[in-house]
Amino acid sequence: MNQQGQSGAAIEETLRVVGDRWSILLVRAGLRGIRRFDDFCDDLGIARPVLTERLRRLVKFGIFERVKYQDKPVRYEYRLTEAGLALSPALVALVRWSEEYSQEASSETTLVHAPCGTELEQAFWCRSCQTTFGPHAVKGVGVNGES
Amino acid sequence: MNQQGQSGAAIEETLRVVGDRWSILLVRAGLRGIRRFDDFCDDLGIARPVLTERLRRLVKFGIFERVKYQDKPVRYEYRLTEAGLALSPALVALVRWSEEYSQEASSETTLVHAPCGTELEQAFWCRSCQTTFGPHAVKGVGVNGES
DNA sequence: AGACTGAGTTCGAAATCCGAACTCAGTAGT
DNA sequence: ACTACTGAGTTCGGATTTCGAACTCAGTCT
Repeated sequence: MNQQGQSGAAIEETLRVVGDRWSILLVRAGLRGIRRFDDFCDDLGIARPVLTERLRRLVKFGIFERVKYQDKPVRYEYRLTEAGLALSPALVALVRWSEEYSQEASSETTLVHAPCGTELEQAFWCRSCQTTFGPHAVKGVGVNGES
Repeated sequence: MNQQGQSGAAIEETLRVVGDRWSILLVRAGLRGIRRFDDFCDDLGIARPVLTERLRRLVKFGIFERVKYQDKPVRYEYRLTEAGLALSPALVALVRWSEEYSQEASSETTLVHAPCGTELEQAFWCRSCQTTFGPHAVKGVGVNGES
């Protein structure tokens, strides 16, 4: 179907899970502390049937977990797992991008280094060189492969 | 429609552009040096009408540009802009995530620091502290806000 | 009893996606 | 001059996904 490198499969599978209009927004909502079905619904304005299906899939792929939080009438809520939390770098990267390049940007500093309050930058870090660097210096098998 | 913080608008708008199953894959293909319509088609296995529409939108939002590369029969190709290139941190974050958490992961080192070949890490950089740090130390209005 | 809550389901209409075949300008081969 | 080919799309009908609105169902509150 396509002739991509080895890393192709991985990111494709990931995008099959997370690469739709809602999933990342759901993760973001989860990071903001939202857990309950109706709250996701109200907060994102997502249609209920879609929310049902999306949450089910995210649970299946280990990004959220469905937790009973009450017995009398049995009620469940959705919490981010470790894997779900680990998506936050991607999310932060998107927020940074939209701050910088999106037309109708809010232009406010929305992401900062917690201890000092300075606006953060995103970088790659090489442990052996002990340096930070930008995307141009990334060589990715199957990603930046032959450039 | 929803009661999100200021950064909400930005990331939502971004995901309206890039948050579908193909756009990020297109950016990735662009990073790998793919530029021509048919090559995108073959490489990703995307349906032609969808590719047309998607590229048009990505051009409209300044992620790709449509460049004439030949006159006799007029032919255009699509190149990533600066803004498009700037999406690579998000892409890398997703690749890293899928390497770590995706079930059928390739488990090979696919992203490295070009000069030295070491597997890279992703970090945030604080200009005033001159340090790198992880997502835990990010304070984000409307993103990690109340955690 | 009647109203309310929270997590979903069910419904039919509308928007998207798909593969396959077609267009259109120009080039190359015989 | 006829045919085949290239590359960037467009057109088609059918299949899948998405939508909002209304409904269900168990239990609680007044």
